[in-house]
Amino acid sequence: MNISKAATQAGLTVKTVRYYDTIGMVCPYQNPQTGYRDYSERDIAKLQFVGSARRFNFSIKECRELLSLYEDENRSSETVKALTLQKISDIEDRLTELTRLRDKLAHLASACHGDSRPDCPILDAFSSKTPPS
Amino acid sequence: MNISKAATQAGLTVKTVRYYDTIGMVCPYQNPQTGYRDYSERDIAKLQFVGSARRFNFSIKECRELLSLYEDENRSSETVKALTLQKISDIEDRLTELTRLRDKLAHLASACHGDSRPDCPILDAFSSKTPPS
DNA sequence: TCTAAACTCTCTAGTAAGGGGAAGGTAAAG
DNA sequence: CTTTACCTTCCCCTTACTAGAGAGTTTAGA
Repeated sequence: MNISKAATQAGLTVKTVRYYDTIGMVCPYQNPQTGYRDYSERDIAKLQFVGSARRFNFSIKECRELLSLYEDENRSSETVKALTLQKISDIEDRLTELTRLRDKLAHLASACHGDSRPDCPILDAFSSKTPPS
Repeated sequence: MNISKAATQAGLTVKTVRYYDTIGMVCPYQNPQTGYRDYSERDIAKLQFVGSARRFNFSIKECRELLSLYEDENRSSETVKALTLQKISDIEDRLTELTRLRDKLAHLASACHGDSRPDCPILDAFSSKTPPS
C-alpha cells in the first residue's frame, strides 16, 4: 500500500507517516529501485495504534514504549496500566494548573471595566513585583 | 544592572532575558566597548511584566501586544480585557479537551486488570479501527 | 504511445521558547 | 596580578511535526 493510502487508513497525514519512518517508529518496506514506501497491514495497524496513542496525549517517546508493549506477546498489562496512570496524573496536574490560571485571569477580567479609559487592573497585576502564582 | 541581577529581579533565567533581547522584546542599553547589557529600572519592570504574562500562559506574540499596551499611556483597557477574555476562552477549550482525555484514559485504566497477563483493554483500544475521539 | 496529472522521493528550513555548552573577553575580589 | 566569576556570541538540541523546492515515478486518458 502506498503512503497516501496508509496515511488515510491511519487518520494521519502523509508527512506525519513519513516522519514516523524517519524516526524509526513505523518503518515499511522500501523499494530499492524507486524509493517508494510500501505499507503492510501490520504497518497500518501500527500507524493506527500510534495515532490513537498520540491523540491520547502520549508523547512520541511514550508511544514507542507502548508500541513495543503492543508488539510484545509476552507483555504484562501491568506496565501499560502504570504508563496510563502516570499519563492521567500528568493530565491532572496540567488541569489543576490551567484551572488556576483561568480563575486568576477571570478574576482580573472581572475587575477591569474594559472601556476607553487607560487604567487597567490586568496590566497592574502583570507589572506588580509579586509573582502571579 | 547586569544581566544576572536583572534576571533574578524578574524571576527569569539569564538565557531567557538574553532571548527577550534578541527577539526585540526587552532591549537594554548595550555597552559598545564590552558588549555587556545594562538593564535600567524600566527594563526590569518590562521583564517582570513579560514574566508575569508568560506565567499566565500568554504567548510571546501576545506578550508583545500586552507590553505595547502597558507602555502606551493612551491605551484603552478595552483591548487588554478583550485579549484576556480570549485567553480565558483558549484555556477553557484546553481544559475541556484535557478533561475528556483524562476521563477516557481513566475509563480504560479501570478496565485493565494491570497484572502479569498479556491481555490489555488499553492497548486494544489504541489498536481499534475507531478513533478515540 | 505519449503526455500530463498525480503521485512519490529526499532535503532544507521553519515553528515556540528557550536550554546546553564551547570559546573567548571582562570585572571584581583577594 | 591572578583567580574566579561574570559576560559575550555562536551553534546545536529539544517536540512533533509542516511547508516547500526540485526531481523521479506511476497512472489515466487521448
